[in-house]
Amino acid sequence: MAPRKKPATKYHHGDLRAALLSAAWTAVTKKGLESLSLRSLAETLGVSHAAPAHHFKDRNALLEALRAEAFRRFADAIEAGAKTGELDGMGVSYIRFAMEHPRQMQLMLREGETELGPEVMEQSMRAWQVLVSAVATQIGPTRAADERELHSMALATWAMVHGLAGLWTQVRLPPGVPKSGPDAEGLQRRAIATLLAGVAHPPRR
Amino acid sequence: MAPRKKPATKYHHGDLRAALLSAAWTAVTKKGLESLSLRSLAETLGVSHAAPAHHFKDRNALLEALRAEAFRRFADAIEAGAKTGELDGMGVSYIRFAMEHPRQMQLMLREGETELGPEVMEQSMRAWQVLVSAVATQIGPTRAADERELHSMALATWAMVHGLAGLWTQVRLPPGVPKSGPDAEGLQRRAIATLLAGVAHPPRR
DNA sequence: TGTACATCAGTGAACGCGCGTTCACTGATGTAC
DNA sequence: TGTACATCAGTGAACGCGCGTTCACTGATGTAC
Repeated sequence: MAPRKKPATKYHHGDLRAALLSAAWTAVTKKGLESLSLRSLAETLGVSHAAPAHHFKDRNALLEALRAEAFRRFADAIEAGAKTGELDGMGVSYIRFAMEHPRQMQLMLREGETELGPEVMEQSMRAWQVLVSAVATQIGPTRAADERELHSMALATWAMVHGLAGLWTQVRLPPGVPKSGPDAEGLQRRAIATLLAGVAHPPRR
Repeated sequence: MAPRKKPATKYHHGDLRAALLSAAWTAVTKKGLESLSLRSLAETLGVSHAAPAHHFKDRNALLEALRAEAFRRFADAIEAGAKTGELDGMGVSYIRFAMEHPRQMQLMLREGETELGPEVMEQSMRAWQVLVSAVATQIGPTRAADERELHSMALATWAMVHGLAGLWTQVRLPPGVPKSGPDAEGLQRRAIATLLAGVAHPPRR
């Protein structure tokens, strides 16, 4: 093996902190938030159950770090989706992320009993800015100049994609509705397009 | 006290089963699903911790009954909202229910590891039928005759109100967005109206 | 109306579970000399 | 290069916690006679 020269310290394990986060991500994907325990993570990594305490003050600290990671990946996905320049491309990215990582989405949405960490705040504001920009492009500079209008349309769009994601990841849909695949995505795109038609021809206030 | 003549048997406690469900509803409202335990419920009711076992096989059985109750109340609320004859009235009812009972909503949406109970199936189908009917009225009989079109628009509407409910109950909204009150409801109504404008003037497929 | 009996909701002790957390420790690693 | 030391990640035993679940029981209620 070539000599590793990792930036992080690597005494016994190598980089237990990162390994814990990575294992936690996988475990959440597989088993959900509820089943996630420090002890099971330690066991997975072949490390004593007390080891994680050296890297995370307590269970919540690990969860908060995991949440930040989820927000980071989410904001990245949104940003990448918006790169196409199309608002509905961003919407599709949003829904796709939620469908691929439903439990992480659940973690992100968990009501924080305490304040949100700065990392989480930053990433979610980033995603919001991307959304607002895309909506501004969609409605054109004249309407976008009205901030209330701009935010109103951004919220409507957000709600639509958020709702679609929620329906497909959490709700037992009625029989006949495709659960996944191109048919599902077609339905989702159609819903977004319907909203955007309304955005283009807004109802009189 | 007038002599009670309840239909249910009432040996020692009176009707522990109903009391458990009622206490569970309250506890979920206050503390959330996670903190709900049979032991704490028993304590609340001044009954031994083993008593609930006589009425619910296990914790999951109680949760399933509670879930059915939530779906029943939810479907009632949706139906009442649709009585006004307006689709957006139903939407407002949907969002209002979610905002008043966010934790129950969470319970309703919890992925069932097992099959859904018949009661839950029935109530959620009832709500879906109400939605489809309201959408049919909205788009008129000609378009409603196309079932794909009808269901597509119903899903879009559902996603919108579901998303709005999710945003306001689970998401830390950006600064400046009203959290509750008439301003919040105004924004929600506006989003629904925007979608309905799109429903009225659908994008070309 | 009264009595004997059956039913079964509720009791309280006990069990085992996985969990988070603490603690003094140990031993591999990095560093100063 | 070699040695002595400091650091600190990881150990393993122990603690207390609330939990669901079981069990033989007890005693209030409903019912048959």
